[in-house]
Amino acid sequence: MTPIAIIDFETTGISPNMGDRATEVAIVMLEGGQVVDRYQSLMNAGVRVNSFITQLTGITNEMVQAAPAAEQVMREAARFVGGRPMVAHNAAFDKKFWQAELARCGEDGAHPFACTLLLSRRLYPQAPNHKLGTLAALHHLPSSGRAHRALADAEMAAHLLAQMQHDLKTRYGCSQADHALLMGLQRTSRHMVGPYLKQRAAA
DNA sequence: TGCCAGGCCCTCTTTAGGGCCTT
Repeated sequence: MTPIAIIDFETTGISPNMGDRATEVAIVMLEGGQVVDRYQSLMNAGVRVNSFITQLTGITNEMVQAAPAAEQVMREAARFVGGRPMVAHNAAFDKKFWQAELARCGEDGAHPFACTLLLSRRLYPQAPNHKLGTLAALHHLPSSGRAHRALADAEMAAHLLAQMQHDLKTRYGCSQADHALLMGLQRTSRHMVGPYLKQRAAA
């Protein structure tokens, strides 16, 4: 099965269109339900980190200023991902930073992104909410570091994805819980999840 | 000066509004 690249960005804000930039990126490779490789780096995009972000993430201006240039980090990250399909929690957010930061260094960010937030809303509608930390606690997933740091959050999202793949196989009989199935599932309306998984399990 | 995202999803909807989720 093709490895899936799970990505998480820490940034200066929520919108690259409003001038926000990435400060840290982490990518973990998930294969056969196991994390098999990792990439993580702070990055210096030449912007200041405000106090709210420092309080949220622990990332300071000193840390960012000492980090390698954003272009260098993003090129390394793109090489690490290669042509593999990608996943993020609330992928709309990470996808726009992935594309915006890669566009700045002339790289193509046109990867298919699946979203553990959308998948969670379909697979775990009973969850009290669909924040990454809540879902990790709900499923008793391992924690590997401070929340709101890129590598810890990427690993948490990878563990959540592995849990989803496990549930798709054991609860719904989907033997190939691959990226194509995930993309189909997240495009499926909440009311059609059962029929969709039944059809995929029979395929 | 004050404000600024955006895609998804639910419902007291669909000729719309507001909450969730990410930093």
